[in-house]
Amino acid sequence: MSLAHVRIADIAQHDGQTVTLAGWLYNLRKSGKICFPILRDGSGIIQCVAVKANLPEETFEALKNLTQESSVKITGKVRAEQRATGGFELDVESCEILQRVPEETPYPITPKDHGIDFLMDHRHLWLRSRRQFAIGKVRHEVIKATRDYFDENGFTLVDCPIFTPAACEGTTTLFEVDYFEDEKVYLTQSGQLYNEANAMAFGKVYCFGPTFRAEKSKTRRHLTEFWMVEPEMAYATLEDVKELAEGLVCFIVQRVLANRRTELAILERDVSKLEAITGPFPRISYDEAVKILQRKGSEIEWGSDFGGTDETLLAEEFDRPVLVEKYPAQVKAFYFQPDSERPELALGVDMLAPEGYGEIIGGGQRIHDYDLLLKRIEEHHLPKEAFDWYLDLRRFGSVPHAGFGMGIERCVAWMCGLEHIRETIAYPRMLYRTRP
RNA sequence: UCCUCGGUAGCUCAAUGGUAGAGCAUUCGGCUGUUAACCGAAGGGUUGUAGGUUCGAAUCCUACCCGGGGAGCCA
Repeated sequence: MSLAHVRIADIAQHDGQTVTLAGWLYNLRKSGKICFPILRDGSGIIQCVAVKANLPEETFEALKNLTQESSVKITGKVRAEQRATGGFELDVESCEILQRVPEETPYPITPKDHGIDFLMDHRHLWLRSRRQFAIGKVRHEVIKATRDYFDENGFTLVDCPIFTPAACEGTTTLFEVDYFEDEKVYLTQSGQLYNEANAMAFGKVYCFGPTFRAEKSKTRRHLTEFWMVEPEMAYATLEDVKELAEGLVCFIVQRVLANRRTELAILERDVSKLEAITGPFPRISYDEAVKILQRKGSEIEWGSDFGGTDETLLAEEFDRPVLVEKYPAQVKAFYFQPDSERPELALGVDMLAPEGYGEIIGGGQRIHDYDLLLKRIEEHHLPKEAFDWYLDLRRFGSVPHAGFGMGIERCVAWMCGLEHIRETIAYPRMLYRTRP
């Protein structure tokens, strides 16, 4: 693709040349007979220099009176400049204003402080700011790395439906869709059941898409709509899942460190924390986790699941993600394969990110025996008819299989070192926020 | 859903029962190296909504609405 204009990100290749940049006015500083329009173009930010003596009167006046976020094409000469943050400046020769933001309705997001409510109301504009831009780039890198990792390791992308007739876990956390005749349909909360079918067809598969949870969760690590990548492998066990999860996370961290240093710097991320993320990750059992938590003062009892505080307490024991495995079957979903030595345990594993970012991965080995799966469906009072096709997978060449799900937003929040998950997605959907 | 804090100028905040104010933004003026530029001036208010207490309410009380933080919930 070639464009008539140069991207700011590529400006170093054009030192000394006259180029045209197409972007938006990020900020403007002026001082009588010289002014400094700061231009943003979606690839980077550069300071332009307009000197009154070197320009036609109307060009200088137009630039000097430009308003924030007006769209403008600026032509000028690229010059290496020690004083500039990006290392280059543009000496303005001419400009073309596409749309000038009127003074009466100025751009609402000024370079000064704003509260979160105001910023969220203006999310469609907030995305233009430097920090949100950096987060968006890291998110893109995380997703690209995730896809590359699976693609390069023999996985096939087979996406799963978003409208689903049956619940994985009961219906209380599902969004009901009132449209289809004859049956109730819900927005998916996981592609896993379909993934299992796909794995029997393709061997190793993954799906990647939005998932929906109707949980009344109001915390810094929950979204109502979030994106999840879910691999599933035939002829695989809990051990394979742990290995795959560790490999994926290391790969993502390396990619982000390799390609997004600039963005991490904008976010003031302590990169040494990410540089420490190398395999092997510590692996502990649920039993050991409970002992650690009790020693640290948690009131957790064996048999219950970890709360957010427990996850943080546990994670702070380690400087890299920790894998916690073999949970009591009672806290896990119906489809987990039981441990052969201790059937009260489920062959599930969670990966807890360091620095309090919580569970980023959850998965495990699935039940492959028909009779056991049917028993579990009945024990959980799930409608057997809805799982007929799922049970088919245990009738026709059933094999041990395993997989996991990774929440993209939690992973991005961790990479970026964010306080709140709401900044990791362009338009977050939360309990009390659905606009813009 | 519960606990907790908050809602005052476009934005971020101050005013602790007695004349509603500052910084930024906007407008006008000044400045040839600014880095959230700076200096001077101007305009800008039904203090979330409704009711109550009081001589007098942004301030105290009640209800509701909206939001922040936390909890619970949560492959």
